[in-house]
Amino acid sequence: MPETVAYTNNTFAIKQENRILVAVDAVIFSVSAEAAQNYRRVEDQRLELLLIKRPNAPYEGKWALPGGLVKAGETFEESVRRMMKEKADLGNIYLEQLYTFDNLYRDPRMRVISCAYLSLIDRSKYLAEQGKWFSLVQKAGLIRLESDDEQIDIKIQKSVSKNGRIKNKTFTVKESPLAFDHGSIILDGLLRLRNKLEYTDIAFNLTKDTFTLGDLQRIYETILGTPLMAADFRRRIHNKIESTSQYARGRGHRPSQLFKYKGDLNKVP
Amino acid sequence: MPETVAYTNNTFAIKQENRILVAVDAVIFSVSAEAAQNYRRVEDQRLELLLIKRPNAPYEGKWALPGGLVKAGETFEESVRRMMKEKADLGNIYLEQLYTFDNLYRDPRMRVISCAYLSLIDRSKYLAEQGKWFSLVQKAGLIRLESDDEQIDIKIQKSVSKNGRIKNKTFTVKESPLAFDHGSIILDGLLRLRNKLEYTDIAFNLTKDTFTLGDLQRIYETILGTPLMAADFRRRIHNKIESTSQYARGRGHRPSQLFKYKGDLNKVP
DNA sequence: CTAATAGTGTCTATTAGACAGTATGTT
DNA sequence: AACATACTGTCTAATAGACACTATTAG
Repeated sequence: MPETVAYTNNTFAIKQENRILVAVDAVIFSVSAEAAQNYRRVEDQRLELLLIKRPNAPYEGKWALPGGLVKAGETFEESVRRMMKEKADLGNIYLEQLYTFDNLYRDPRMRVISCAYLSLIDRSKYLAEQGKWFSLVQKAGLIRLESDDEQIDIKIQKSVSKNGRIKNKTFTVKESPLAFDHGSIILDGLLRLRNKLEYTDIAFNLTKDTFTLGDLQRIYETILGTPLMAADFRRRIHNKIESTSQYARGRGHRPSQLFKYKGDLNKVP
Repeated sequence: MPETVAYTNNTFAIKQENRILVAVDAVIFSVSAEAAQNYRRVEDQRLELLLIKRPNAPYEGKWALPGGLVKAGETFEESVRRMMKEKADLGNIYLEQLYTFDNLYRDPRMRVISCAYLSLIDRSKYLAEQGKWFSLVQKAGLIRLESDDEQIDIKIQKSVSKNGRIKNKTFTVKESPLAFDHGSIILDGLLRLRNKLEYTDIAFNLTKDTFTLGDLQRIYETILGTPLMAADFRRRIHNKIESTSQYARGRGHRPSQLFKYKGDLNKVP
């Protein structure tokens, strides 16, 4: 432990061997609604991720997660919120610590560790001024990020690692055109999101205030990357929602009732 | 991002506002076997946690988790292994990143963040020279750490917090006689261990190479803090183990067959 | 009417919990 | 014999998956 002075004092005496910079990076997911092909069909939905283009070295011109150095006087969460500074009701945003990335050479300049955060937002409430939204699709062996004019492929490898006596199937990034180790961070964020979808109410951070069960199911399908059966899906989520008296109409099929999230404290996991 | 020089260069130019120290702390659990009360009865088992007494300020004389500052040239795992330097076959130890604690004033001297790790070991293979093992019991509203001559109570509060739109039941530390925020780190470690017990093979890091199903069940019961039914328990773990031809005998009841962990890659989660 | 989605009912296979009952060692 | 644990079988309730069926709209 350091032999240094009180926190408020400005004279530091950090040994050179302990000099490490601390950064945060944010994996910000959202769900988009693309235009429907005809009046009957419902919109295609995509899982989207916010990236920014690095303005300077290293990795100048490469796409990266929003992030930056943490200041000594701010917590990680405060730091992440500062990075996401565009206008939005950020006070009520979903934010969760993912993992701290500590590879020695993840930054070519010096030792920088990064604490990654996962954030979920309703894209329509959030204006990404500097950044760009990429839609994310997982295919065999890769995560593909697509915008209207660009396509980024993060190559993934399935492998088995051993921790102590137990073995785990893990996904590792084999090749990533993104800055730093941000390919790995994105992979981690995606897996966490997908996993938490199964046992938490996390998905409701991606919906509007009221939504149809079809909307909600499509969000689940988008993130899991697999179709679900409506009857089972409804059974599984029926105790997390409550109906409103409103209906979504105007499409060429039976109108769907609008629901809202029921934050029932007695049923919190 | 920093405007500094190459990693190998010794001249740093870290802005004062970004000066943060990075530490690691390890929550090291083990399961003990206490002497049985009579020749028939099986040993009592306890969940144990390794603590060290702080030799100097701050928190001099208080119990703390093993840990310390990370060096710029080592990863977190390397750093944790260095802290756990006592003789043991540490090469094969279970080690998992828990969470990075970033409260501004967690160290009274200056801004120090700590990345906490969870470790599980077979206590009989590990000699804790400086440290002391405390048995851990969770009671209503507290975690109690006990040694032969000391008792440490970490007071816990159940509360509901909100993250984005979803609510979570969380446990928070209300009062802790341990150094720094180590009470919170221990709570986090315990909850993670308990949780992972349900869906991973993590428990096998606490057993000997061969074990009876009674031994294994008692480890689960010890960590979960609740009795389990033998028939159900056996059903649940039967595909994770394989039998040996040996039997444990010498106690006043039917001998139990010895099993070993079957790291079946096809059934890894 | 038709295409498309909304919403319900139910059969089946699997699993979790509870518990009764049998087996076999040491003293 | 008696005690303590090892081990097995089975009934039951809850759950997950599959699928068939009905309902309702815009055009």
